[in-house]
Amino acid sequence: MQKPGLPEGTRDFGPEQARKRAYIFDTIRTVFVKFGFQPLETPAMENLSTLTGKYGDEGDQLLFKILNNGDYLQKADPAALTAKDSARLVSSISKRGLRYDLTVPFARFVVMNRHALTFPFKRYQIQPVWRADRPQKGRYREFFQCDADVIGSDSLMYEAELVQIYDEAFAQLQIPVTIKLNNRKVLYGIAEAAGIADRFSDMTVAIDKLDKIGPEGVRRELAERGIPDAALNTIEKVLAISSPDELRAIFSTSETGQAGLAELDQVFGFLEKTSLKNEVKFDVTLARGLSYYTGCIFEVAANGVKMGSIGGGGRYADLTGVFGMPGLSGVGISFGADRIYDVLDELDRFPETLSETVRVLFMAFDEATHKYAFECVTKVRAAGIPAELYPEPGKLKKQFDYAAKCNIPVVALAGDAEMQAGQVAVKDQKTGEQKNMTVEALISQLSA
RNA sequence: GAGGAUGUAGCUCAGUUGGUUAGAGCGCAAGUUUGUGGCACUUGAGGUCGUGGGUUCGAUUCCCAUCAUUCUCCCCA
Repeated sequence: MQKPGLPEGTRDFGPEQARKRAYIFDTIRTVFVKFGFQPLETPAMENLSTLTGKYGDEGDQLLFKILNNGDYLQKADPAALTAKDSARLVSSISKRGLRYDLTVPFARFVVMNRHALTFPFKRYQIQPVWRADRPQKGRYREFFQCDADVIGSDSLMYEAELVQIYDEAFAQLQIPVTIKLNNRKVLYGIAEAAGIADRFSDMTVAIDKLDKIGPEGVRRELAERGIPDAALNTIEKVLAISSPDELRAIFSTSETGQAGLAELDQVFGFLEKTSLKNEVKFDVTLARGLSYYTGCIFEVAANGVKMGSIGGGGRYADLTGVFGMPGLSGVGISFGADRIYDVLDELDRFPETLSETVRVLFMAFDEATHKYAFECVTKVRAAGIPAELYPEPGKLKKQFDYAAKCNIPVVALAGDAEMQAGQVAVKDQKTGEQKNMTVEALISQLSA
């Protein structure tokens, strides 16, 4: 006999957890639908060639690869095999991988179905993704993302819409959040102003950590990456600012930077006259890792909870280009459902009503009343009310125990006397009140 | 990829300065005379103390290795 176990970073979800997760998905889905997004589902696995090269080198390493079926070593690259060169061997022994996010599969879908789609195309997608990362708090190897993307429009109205979606969804989930907004062009402008446009990605990685390591930490990190002192001073000045306006002077020589500011202005312009329940804040240190972002970028942090971001997204000017369909701009956001779950758990914000599903439990005393109770429970179910009948008549203690443990609020006893009268004894488990009534009366009481 | 922590009953954990029958709480099963639960009481089942090796008269305890889980860094949802 072997001990069963789960792969690192994966979890089972028991009934209660699954219900809570469904609550999260339903809440987010409802908001997506309200904003006109349409559902999409794609396979768990994609061709490896679709996935590689889209997330940077780090991302490629975190892809789960699927071993080819059959005698794959026969077809393996002999040179790579003898040299034990894993990186090179992969392409000859694995042609499929598990999806790493939902955006790239979406881009693939758009390219393959361009003839059938009407642009701008708005889709939402709620599915698991897999990353071969080391698990830790709030980080899993299998987790769900809830994505909403618009593709085929440059309009910054969509950036504003996506902010509204974040705002509304988190308001409904009762998680106070800060929605952080920045623009890759602004970041590029900073690099230009500092004279290190060629070191753009080093710069963003470093300043992204401002929260964690402070200005001096950023400076040290930049210096370690070989950024010259003059540039460090410019960057330090930039990190101290709090509104986009303060960047204007710095961007006098950077067209890209100015364009980024103009985009941010527009997005905030759209939101100006609308009311939001959460704070939307420009954050110059927001960088985001995924290399395909080109314009506005978003990130959501739960206020007062120590947890990585629970949502993120941005605009990618040309995501479909690599699949042979250039010039199609898209913008999207993602909700990290598993982290949202952890936050809701920590804040104790799950609605209580989620645990009651079965509304009434029928109990019987012997075979005859058990049969009668079976008829009764059938009627209640026919009325659309979740109901159960205990499988064995007799021992009331056991049956009441079951009702209590399953959190069933009402029990209906079918005894001989009740059966003769065409009734059941209905007991409210919370108040202890009990009275006899017909099944029809029970149904109307439960429907009320 | 780097570093730390932890593996004892189904679950959460005690414990043994190395000594013969390894404990608790919760949970589970049965019962406290068989038409009324959540409480209480009684009784019971359940552990090769993660795995392999070493030291020792003797290891669950000390040492090494290994596996698993978890946390931090990198990066990310």
